[in-house]
Amino acid sequence: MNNISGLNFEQQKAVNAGPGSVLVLAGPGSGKTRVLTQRVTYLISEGLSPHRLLAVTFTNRAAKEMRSRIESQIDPKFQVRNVGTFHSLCARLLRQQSENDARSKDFVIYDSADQRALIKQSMHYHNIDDKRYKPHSIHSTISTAKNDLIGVSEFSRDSYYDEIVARVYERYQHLLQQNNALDFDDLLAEAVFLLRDNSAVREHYQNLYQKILVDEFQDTNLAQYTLLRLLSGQYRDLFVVGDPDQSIYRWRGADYRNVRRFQTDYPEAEIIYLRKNYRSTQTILDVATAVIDKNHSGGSVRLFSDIAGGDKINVHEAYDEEEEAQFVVDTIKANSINEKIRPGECAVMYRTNAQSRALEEAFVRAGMPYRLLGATRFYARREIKDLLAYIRLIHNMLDTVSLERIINVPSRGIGSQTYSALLEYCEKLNVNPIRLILKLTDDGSDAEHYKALGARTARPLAAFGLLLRGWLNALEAGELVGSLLDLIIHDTNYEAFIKSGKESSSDRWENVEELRKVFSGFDDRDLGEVLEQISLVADVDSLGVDLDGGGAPALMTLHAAKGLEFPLIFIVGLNDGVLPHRRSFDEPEEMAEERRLLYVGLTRAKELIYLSHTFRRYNFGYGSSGIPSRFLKDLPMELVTGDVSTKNISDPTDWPQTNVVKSQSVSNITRSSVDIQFRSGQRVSHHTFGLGIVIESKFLSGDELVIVAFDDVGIKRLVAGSAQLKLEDVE
DNA sequence: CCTGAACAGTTTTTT
DNA sequence: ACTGTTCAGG
Repeated sequence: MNNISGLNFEQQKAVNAGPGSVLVLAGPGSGKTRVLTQRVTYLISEGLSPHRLLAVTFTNRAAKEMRSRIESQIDPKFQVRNVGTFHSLCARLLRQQSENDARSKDFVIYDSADQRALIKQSMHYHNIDDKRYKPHSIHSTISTAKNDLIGVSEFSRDSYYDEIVARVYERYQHLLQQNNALDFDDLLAEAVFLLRDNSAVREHYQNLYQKILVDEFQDTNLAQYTLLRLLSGQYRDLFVVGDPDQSIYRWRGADYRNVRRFQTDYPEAEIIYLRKNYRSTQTILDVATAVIDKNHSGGSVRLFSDIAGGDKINVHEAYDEEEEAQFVVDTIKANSINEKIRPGECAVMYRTNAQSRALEEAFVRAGMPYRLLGATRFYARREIKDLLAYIRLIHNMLDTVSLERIINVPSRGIGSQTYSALLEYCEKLNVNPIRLILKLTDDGSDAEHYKALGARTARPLAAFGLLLRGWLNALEAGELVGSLLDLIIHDTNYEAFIKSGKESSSDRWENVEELRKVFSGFDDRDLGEVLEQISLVADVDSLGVDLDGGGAPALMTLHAAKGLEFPLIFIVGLNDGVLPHRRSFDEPEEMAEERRLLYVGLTRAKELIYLSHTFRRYNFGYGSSGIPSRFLKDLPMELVTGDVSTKNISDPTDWPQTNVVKSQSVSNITRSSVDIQFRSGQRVSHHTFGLGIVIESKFLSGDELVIVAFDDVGIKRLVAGSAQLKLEDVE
């Protein structure tokens, strides 16, 4: 009884495929989400019990979308629980199997800030100087190892650096366990180790999951791939959907070669190509294809579109990021005025989160609402992390990372001296610090611990313990999570603490209010569930965002854009060093990934694409030159319009002179009606800035805007009419 | 122990 | 530019 009409032949084949493993190579916009959800409903309609299938995605957004689409199509008596991200499914597995693990089922999941704190602790323990060895790079080495399923004991100690990392790794794992915590990578790795080493557990899940479906398969890392292999060991019924050209998570261990590995490991697998694109115009596809073809990866999924023709891709050169953002705002306005495309149908994409700032400012200035996806994560904000640390502490009393975070926030007389005295004392007695604090409170000032520590140290600790005891009692009494949070806020005077802080205290208090709202929505859930939800979703913005609603343009990174589509998109900051990012310059494989990132961005568009680069870029508050992205030269010229001088982009060495002259000549053609007083290359003088040379001159809202490189003061932009620029005779 | 000021390193992308 | 860290003075 499956509504299969509306699917093309290949899509239907995929939906009905099997039994047995299937590899679906699906280009962007080819309807893979539809295929996945239809397949799930098809399988259920064929009699498969929903709890015997597992559908895995990478992002919560994808999981949520798939779940709601499935639920709208099947009998509501079926509950689809087994749709989730790798991380959330692994967390659930580990909790279910906690008796087989060193951690209890209340384990907490450490986010990157917690992880960093723990890495630092581990380094400190081994007296490793955190100036010589960056905690970040040690951590990423460890993270890579975990993604490759290399445990502490197998970690190579071949080089001196590896030896350092190995020590930190060992201590780090030890501390995680002591804190009853796991990091993101552990969720995957520990699940794999458990399945690998415990045959009873393995067989249980192998028999349970009859059908496994995987989205974005090209983004799996070794741990995830191995997990899938283990889980599918019994039925060998894996349905994976992927596109190697959209692999953009290499830095996190993703290996698109898993697609090939899959073909080797499952030689019987049926391979289905989804080539027809339902999203973009042929022009957009041609441009995107031209870009990705330069990777010479072979095996690309060639796409064709139903929608012939389409507008050309627009390329815009802006002076700086501010003007670029203004261009975005203006273009959105222009498109909405003649009712072509509503603002809510537009998206702005960029390489790094930092680039959102200029855009946000422009939107605010224009009084235009916008939706920001991701960026500074709500749960990463200081005040939110603080309050969550209180909650986590109550939930898991072994969590010393959280303890350390809030034991003196707001300050209550427990400085570093007091705290390290406590730790030292606990280390000696081999007792958990939080328990000791509670004991100090309960036993009163005559007890031995109190005396041993001294009143100066013990008094504030005991006072803190009293608070803690109160919250624990409240929890025990069955207080709901929302009121528990309120109690903590009340007991710690958190509001006064926030509001006495000088920087943006009202914003920060608003965040707290927001958290209270989130928590009161969780009132039917227990503390553990709430905490897990928060650490794995960790993005309240995209939680509540209805992607095509709201009427406001969406701002996001290119990574966050994957899986979405918009009638009109901007990709800003197409400058060398930004996209492609400079960190990818010396590693061809990383450069290829930058290109895929652009490909992912381009293929989000249904109708219109605006690409922009800037003439100047600001790095750390210092101006620097903006070199147009090398990828711009790969756009087929006949499909592009605007400020593009494709000839000169390719080679950074012939910048700036040649390129600037060239783009000025383009400006002259497009703005032939206006009288430009200055031309690039001319020598000019200014009464304060002195002598300089004109780089560019153009009309902007009625004024002639001249960009001049002065000999002494560098580059300035001036309005010709009021700046009293004088033309020098020397040419 | 706390506060404020100076300072240094930092920016790729996310679960 | 921004944030977290360190250090001197209260």
